[in-house]
Amino acid sequence: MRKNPKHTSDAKQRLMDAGLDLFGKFSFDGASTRMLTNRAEVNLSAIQYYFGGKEGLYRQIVRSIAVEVGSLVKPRLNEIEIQLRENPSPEQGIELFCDLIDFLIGQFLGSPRTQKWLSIVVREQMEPTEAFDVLYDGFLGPIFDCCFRLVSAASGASENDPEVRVRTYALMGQLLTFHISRASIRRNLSWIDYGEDEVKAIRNTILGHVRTVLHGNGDR
Amino acid sequence: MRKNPKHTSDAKQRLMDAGLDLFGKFSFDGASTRMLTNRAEVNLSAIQYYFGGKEGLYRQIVRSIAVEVGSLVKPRLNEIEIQLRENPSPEQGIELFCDLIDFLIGQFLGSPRTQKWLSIVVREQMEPTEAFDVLYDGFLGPIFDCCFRLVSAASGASENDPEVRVRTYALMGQLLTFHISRASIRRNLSWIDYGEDEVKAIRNTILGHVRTVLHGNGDR
DNA sequence: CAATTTAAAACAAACGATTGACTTAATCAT
DNA sequence: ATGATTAAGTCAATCGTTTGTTTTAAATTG
Repeated sequence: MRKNPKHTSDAKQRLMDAGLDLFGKFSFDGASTRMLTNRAEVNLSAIQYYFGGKEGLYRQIVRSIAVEVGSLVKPRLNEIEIQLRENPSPEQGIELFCDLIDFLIGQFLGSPRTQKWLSIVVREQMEPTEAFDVLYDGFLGPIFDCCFRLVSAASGASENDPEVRVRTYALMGQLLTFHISRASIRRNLSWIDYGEDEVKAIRNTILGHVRTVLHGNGDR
Repeated sequence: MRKNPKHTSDAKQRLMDAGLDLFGKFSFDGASTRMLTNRAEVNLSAIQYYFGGKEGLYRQIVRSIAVEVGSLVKPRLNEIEIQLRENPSPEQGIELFCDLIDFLIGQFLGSPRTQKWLSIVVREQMEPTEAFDVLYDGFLGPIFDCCFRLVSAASGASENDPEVRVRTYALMGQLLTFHISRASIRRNLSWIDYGEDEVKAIRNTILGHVRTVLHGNGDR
């Protein structure tokens, strides 16, 4: 119908930005519609107008996270998938896994924008709503599937082996802590935030662990 | 005031049990006073009567977590502290650290009661209120301080070395994931819950990682 | 009876949602 | 081009509900 959408506004995007911030900080119940519209500097009824309600806004934000993170991560996963088809050696598998972790650390600990996503993702992990499926299908599942295959390639065991999967979760858990335990870490290391140096320190440590573990995985 | 304590009710305890469940599941804002009193099967006004309000109930619950977990964990930490005074070898440091992790896994992944605590603790970690200080002083701080010393003993570096602390957080992060990522893990491993076998598998993997990492910590 | 708990009703404030008036911009018949 | 029409977007006012809290009265206990 509309040929020239010149008349369209940015209220929609402003609400989604505000929601990403406030839902992340205060959770769904903790962020009220008035909070959201004040932060976005839009009228109270804009939420109903654009998203059909508070829940619709939340769903839309989660969907956009899934799409954005998915398209950020999937090209990298596809590259790895291709290299996995050529039956890489354990050594090569380890390095591919380390590259991926390196990439994920850079994306999710370094950048302030992707940090905001994580709070919502973690909340959905702890107490899943229907939104969790969107996140899982969008990028959580693909990332973990790829990790399983990489750890499998590095260790020789099947990617369906529960041991491989538990090992993968444990290794990936090293990343998660640095997002969740920010409050503790600030105290213990007197870091104000994760700057370039801090991310580098975290990256070195985690990659060191991953290499050590996967190289010596036969010693149990 | 109260002459005969036999007359005292269990309404107080029932409210705290309900709060532990519901605050953990739905967060502070998500759990309403009516939810809480219905679950506890007490009158609505009991929250004000016993705790001075919803926030008072939350504070009391957090305080009780801090005390209970603290008294559960501190004897173990003190034992370790004593053994640390005798300048243990790196090998001994590693085994002490593994014993502690083993203990923590058993307590926090195995037992359903302690699982409930973790949700509240994680929430406070991600977005700290004043309650975080109570938890930190009660057990989070002591646990991490002890872990720092153990990793220091295992690696030779100072316990104040940022590298030791980052390494410690990374290693401990392996535990945290298995609480937070329950939803993902259920899908990937088709585990219904963490039974005896599942905890054993997690324990073996994590302890294997810790030993491998701390034994080969010079290879970077 | 007197002191202490419970039960139910009522409270103001905040919640998410809805309404209808209003402005702005694109469309179309003349 | 002009003026009427329609659609898109904004806004203040207000809706009915639920929130946490308070009040009032009845019940229970020693």
